[in-house]
Amino acid sequence: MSQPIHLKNAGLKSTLPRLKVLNLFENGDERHLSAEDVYKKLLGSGDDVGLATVYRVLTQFEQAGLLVRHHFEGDKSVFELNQGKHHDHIVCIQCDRVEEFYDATIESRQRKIAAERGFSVQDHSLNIYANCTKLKCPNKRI
Amino acid sequence: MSQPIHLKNAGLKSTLPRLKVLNLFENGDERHLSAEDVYKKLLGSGDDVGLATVYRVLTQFEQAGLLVRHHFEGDKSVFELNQGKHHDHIVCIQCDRVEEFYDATIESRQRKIAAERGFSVQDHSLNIYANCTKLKCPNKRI
DNA sequence: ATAGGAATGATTATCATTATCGTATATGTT
DNA sequence: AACATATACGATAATGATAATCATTCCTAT
Repeated sequence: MSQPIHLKNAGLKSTLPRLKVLNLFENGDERHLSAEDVYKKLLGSGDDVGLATVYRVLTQFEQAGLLVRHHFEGDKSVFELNQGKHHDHIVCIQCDRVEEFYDATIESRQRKIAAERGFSVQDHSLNIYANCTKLKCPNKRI
Repeated sequence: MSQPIHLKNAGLKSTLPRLKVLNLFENGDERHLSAEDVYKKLLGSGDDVGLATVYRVLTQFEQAGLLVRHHFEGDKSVFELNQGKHHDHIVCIQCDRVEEFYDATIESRQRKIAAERGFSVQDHSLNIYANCTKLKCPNKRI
């Protein structure tokens, strides 16, 4: 558990919709959520927010550094709490579950490769799309 | 230079629009093209194809294994000739130029990491977003 | 050359996301 | 606590990339 996030500190007014969205990421059961995921979860728990607000808030949270945006395969963005530690992702192509990993060797080789070619790395994304072998997938979409 | 591709062998009728699109990838100056890139290049060279056809043909070529689709940052798909050799990409965030690289160490560590977690890798994408340091960027969009 | 199915292209539809705009609300100041 | 005001909200329209529709045109085997 990390410290609870205070919207004020992020330069954002503390409004109901924002608190609800933030709460989903801090206390929800899934770390990785799309805009529609967030919207549906809020509606499902009786919280009446607009879809436009969800998109707006997610983008603001991203800009404020509270959330990180990912582009996995498919057309929609997925967000997760920014916990400061960069990591990459394994995405199950059966159930869309996302697992995180970090590998120092991969990280350093990326920097080395970029440097050798005259680039300075600003950002990078590594996504592994895979099937669970041991694990039981709850099959397609949660 | 690889062997020229014959549409027939890929199970596709040999039509003018398809030949023109294929030609762009085989003989054009840029390996990585979006649907709109292709559309504009064809219009620019006096070839009158429909945008719908471009999208259709790109998807068919991808399914036939002639092209590979990539999702770099941003909302549009980018395609390149499938030359059989998997590789990852460095994308210049100033000029969108794309450079390819392959690193056996990174590849094997990915497989190892996935296996340790009970996944069998189906696919993966590694994109490094960077600035040219030595190279002169022709600045934003070609 | 012909027939018939597949391909084309103009257009419409779709899906995720963003912009608009009138109304509602949070917060610093009385 | 009530106010004033900038800001946020939410319904809806707009956008941009891509897919679907469908009448017309074009390959290819006969």
